[in-house]
Amino acid sequence: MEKTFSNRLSNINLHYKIWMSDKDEKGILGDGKWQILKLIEEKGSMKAACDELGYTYRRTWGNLKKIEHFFGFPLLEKHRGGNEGGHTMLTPEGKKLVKAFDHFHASVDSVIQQGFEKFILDLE
Amino acid sequence: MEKTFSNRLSNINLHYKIWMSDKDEKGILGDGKWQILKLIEEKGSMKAACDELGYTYRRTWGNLKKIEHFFGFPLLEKHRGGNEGGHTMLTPEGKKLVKAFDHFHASVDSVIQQGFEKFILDLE
DNA sequence: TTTCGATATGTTAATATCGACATATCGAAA
DNA sequence: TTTCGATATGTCGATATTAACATATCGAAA
Repeated sequence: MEKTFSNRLSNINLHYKIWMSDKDEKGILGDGKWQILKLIEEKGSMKAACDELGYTYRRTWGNLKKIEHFFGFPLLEKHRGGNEGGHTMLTPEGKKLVKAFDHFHASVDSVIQQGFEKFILDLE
Repeated sequence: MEKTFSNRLSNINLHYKIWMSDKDEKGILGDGKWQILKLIEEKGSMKAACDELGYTYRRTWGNLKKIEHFFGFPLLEKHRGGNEGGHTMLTPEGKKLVKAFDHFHASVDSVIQQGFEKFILDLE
């Protein structure tokens, strides 16, 4: 019995998610949005980032609007027009945020993983 | 500008959520369900636990069914009938799980909080 | 053996989310 | 000054998630 139980546990995947909100739980910024921000910085384009992640442009556009309203600060510098249609990049504040969150996330990752392993051991 | 930005950040709430799933991402067990399990153990009743948390009995019942299917192991010992209608308690495996998750969660809590404080500092 | 209240479960109405489609706007480069 | 492709934004149907209602079942105690 014990054996079966812990065998079952070894097939389990752990996930976690970090996000931020204001007091009204509105304007949520989580992992998915950080990812798109990072990719926009890398690609210099919203559309290119959306395509790569398989998100619709429409949806992403709405999300980014929420985020900017949430922070009350421009995180993106968008340009339209031109031969190539336009491009988008992060503002200095945007870059700062993304970088800080990257560090935060990385530091949490390892702890979570260790904790989960201990959790499994506790059950055996 | 810097000032406004970091002031804005100080109003932000951090949240996180841990959950488990099988390879199909099905049968998700997360914080909310741990909470209800704990409360059931404490109260000895599903209904009492639901009432306290403001969940509907119907919904909770469905969730618990998923959880048990997910683990493939009985976590709850349910009884119905009797003068008092019935009662529910955790099996030994259920108690073990809840306790182990409590430890896990507690250990992660502090790290997350510290990390978030550092995150904020990184932005100032 | 009747009663009582919790467990058990189907069904359907109400929301909330998401995806898809449509269309306008912009401006640097050719 | 025409062209092109990305940004900008409305709308609406599809889908998924949640809440609400309804009703059956059980069995120890009175």
